Amino acid sequence: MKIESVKKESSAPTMKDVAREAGVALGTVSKVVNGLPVGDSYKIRVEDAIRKLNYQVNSYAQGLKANKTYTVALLIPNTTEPFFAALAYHINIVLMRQKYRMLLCCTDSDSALEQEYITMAQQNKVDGIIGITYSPNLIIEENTPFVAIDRSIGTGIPCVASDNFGGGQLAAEKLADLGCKNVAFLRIGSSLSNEPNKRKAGFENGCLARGLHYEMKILDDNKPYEEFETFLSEHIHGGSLSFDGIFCVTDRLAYSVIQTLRRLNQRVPEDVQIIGYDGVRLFGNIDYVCSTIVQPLPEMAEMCVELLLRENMKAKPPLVCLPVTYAYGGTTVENTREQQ
Amino acid sequence: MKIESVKKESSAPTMKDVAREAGVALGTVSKVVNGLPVGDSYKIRVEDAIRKLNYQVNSYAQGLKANKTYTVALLIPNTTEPFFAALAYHINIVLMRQKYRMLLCCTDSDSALEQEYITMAQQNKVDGIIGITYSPNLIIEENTPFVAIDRSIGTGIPCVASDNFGGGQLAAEKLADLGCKNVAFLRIGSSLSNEPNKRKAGFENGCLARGLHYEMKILDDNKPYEEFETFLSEHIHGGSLSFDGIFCVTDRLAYSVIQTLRRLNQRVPEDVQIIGYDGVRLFGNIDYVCSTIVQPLPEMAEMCVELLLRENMKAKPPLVCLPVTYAYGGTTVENTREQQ
DNA sequence: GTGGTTATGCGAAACGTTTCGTGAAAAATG
DNA sequence: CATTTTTCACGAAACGTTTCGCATAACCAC
Repeated sequence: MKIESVKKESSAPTMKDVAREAGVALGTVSKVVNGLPVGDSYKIRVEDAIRKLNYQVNSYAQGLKANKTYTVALLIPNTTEPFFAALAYHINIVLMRQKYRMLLCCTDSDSALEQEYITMAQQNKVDGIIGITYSPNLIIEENTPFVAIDRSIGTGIPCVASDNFGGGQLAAEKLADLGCKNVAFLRIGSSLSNEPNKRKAGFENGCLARGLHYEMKILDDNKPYEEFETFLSEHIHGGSLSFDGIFCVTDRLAYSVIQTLRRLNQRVPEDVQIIGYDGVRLFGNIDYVCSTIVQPLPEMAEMCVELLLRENMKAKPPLVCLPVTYAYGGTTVENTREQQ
Repeated sequence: MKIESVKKESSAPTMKDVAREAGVALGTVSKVVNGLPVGDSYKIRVEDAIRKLNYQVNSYAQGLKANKTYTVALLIPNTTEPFFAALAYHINIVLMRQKYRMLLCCTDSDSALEQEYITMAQQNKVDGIIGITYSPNLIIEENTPFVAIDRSIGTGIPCVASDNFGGGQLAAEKLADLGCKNVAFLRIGSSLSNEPNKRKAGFENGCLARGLHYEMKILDDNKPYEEFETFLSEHIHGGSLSFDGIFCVTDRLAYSVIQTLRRLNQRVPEDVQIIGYDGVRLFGNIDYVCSTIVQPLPEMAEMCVELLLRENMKAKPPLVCLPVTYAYGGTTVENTREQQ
C-alpha cells in the first residue's frame, strides 16, 4: 500500500491510473483521449477520472508507438538577423496551426553544426526538417523529409525561395521608373548559394530592358564593409556620386551602404536612391529599413510546411518560387500615397 | 523471410537489429551506445554493426524509459522583436552546449496561447520551461521546472531579470554626466510587469541624487505613438524642447521617439539626448539602435538554464538580478573613445 | 583438481501508449 | 423464445529503449 501511494504521488498519472480510477479498461481510456467512439457512460466516467487525476497524455509514448512526433526541426543560422527571425516566426505560426511543435536549431552557418543538428533531428524522430543552410557541400540525409529555403541542396529535396530573378528585375524597373539613369548592383562575396546570382541576373536583365547604364560590384567576403566604402568613394567625382541608384542584395547591406553614403555626404534618396532585398522591418512591424523587395514570408512558410508534411505530394517540385513585391521604405523618391 | 526483409527495409534499424547483426545481446548494444564498460571484442563488433546498419538511437524510446527528454521549451511573445530574438538566440546556445534541444513557442503575448503551450510542453515531457510571459494572472503549472524572465509569476518560480532599478539609475547618472538638466522618462502603458516600474523608480532615484529636474510620462497603451508625439509637441516652446534628455523604457520606444523628434525638428543628440533600455542592435551585431542600457543577455541565458536544470539547487532564489551596462549608440553626446 | 570469488554478457521486465483479436452482452430477426 | 447479427469494452501485445537479477565463464588460491 505504501508503495502504491508513493507511485501515485511521485510520478505523473498514466492511462493505467485513469483506467483504475474510472473502473474501465486501458483501451477505453485511450479511445476517450483520442476522441474515438465509446459508450457515453464510459466516456463520462473516464473524463471525470482524467479531471480528478489531472491526467496528461505522454506524447513520448505516443511518439514511440506511432513513429510520429508532430515535431519539425527548423535549421537557421541565427535568430538575431531580422530576416531569419521573421522566417522562424512565420514558420512557427504555420506549424502551430497544424498542431506541430517546432524545434529551433541555430547553426551559425557552421556546416559541422548543421550536420550535427540534422542527425540530432533524425534521432529525435522529428517528422521533418526545414532548413536554410549555407553549408558548402553535401549534407547527409535520411528518409526524414527535408525542405530547403533559398538554396537548392541536392536532388529530391524541394526548395522554397522568393522569386530572386523577378525581384532583381523589379528593382531595376523601379529605379528606372523613379528616374535613375546610372545604377549599381552591390553584393557581398561569392556566396555558395546561387540565389544572389539570380538577383543579379534579374537586375541586369531589367537594366538592359530599360536602357539603364549599370555596374556590378561583388565585395570581398573578408572586409566587405571597408571595401564598399572604398568603392563608393572612388565613384565620387567633384563631390557627387556617379550613381543615382543602387540595388543591394540584402537589406542588411543596404543599411550599411546608406550609413556610408551619408558619411560621404551623399543624400539618400535625393542624390542616390537605394533598394534592398528581403523586406526587413525594424522591431518586427515598424518601418522598413529601406525601400526594398519584400520576400513573401507568410506564403513561404506556408509552402515549406505544406511541402514537408503533405505526403500525398508525389514528386515534390524541386523549386518553388514565390512572387515578391516592392515596398517603399524612405530610401527612394516616392510620393507618400504609394506607401503601403 | 519476406516479412523480415520488409521490416528491415521499411523502418529504421533498432537495437535489436544491431544485436542480431553483431551476434550479441540487446543489453550489450545499449551499453556500447551509452559508453558503459563492455568487453573490447564485443564493443568492436557492436560498433561495426552500428556503422553497417547506420543505426541511430530513438530518443523517444529513451525519453519514455528515462522520463527525461533533454528538451526545454522557450516561451516568448515572438521572434520579430529584436530583444526576444536575441534572447532566444542566447538561450539556444547555452542549451545546445549542454546537449539540450529547444522547443520554441511564440505566444504573441496571448495568455490563452501561453497556457496552451505550457500544457503542451508538459505533455511533451520537456525537462523544463523558460518563459517570458506577460499573461495577466495565474498560469497553471506542474512539477515541470519553470524559470521566468523579466517578470515574477507566482511563488516558487524563480525569475531572472536585468537590474532594472540599477539600469534606471544608471540612465539618470549618464544623462547628468552628459550635461542634462531637465529630463523625462517615457514608457508605454501600465504593463502588467513591474519591471518597467523598477526602471522608472531607479531613474527617479538617480535624478534626485543628481539634482535633475524630471518629468514622468506614461503613455496610453492604445495609441502610444500618437500620444508621445502630442506630449513632445506640447513641450516645445519657441521651437525648442524643454527637455535636454529622455530615458525611454525600451529601445523600441526610443527608436520611435527619435523619429518623432527629428520630425519635430529637434536634433538628436545636440538638442536632446536619448537613452533607451535593452541593448538592441540592428541586424544582430551592427550598431546599437540608440545609446542604451544593455541587458546582459549571455549571462541571463546562462542563469536561466542553470536555475532550470540544476536540481541540486535547494531553494531556488525568487529573483536573480544581473548587472547592466551603458553603451553609446549615437543618441548621446559622447566622445568617440568611449564607444565600445 | 576443487571450491570460492570476480567479472561480465544475457535477456526478461518495464516505461506509457495504441491497436486489434476476442468474447460477452445487447439488439434484431423469425 | 430461440437464433443470428451487431455492438463494444476488454486486455494482451508491441513500439525501442534501459536496467537489473542471473548464469556462465574465467580466474585465483590452496
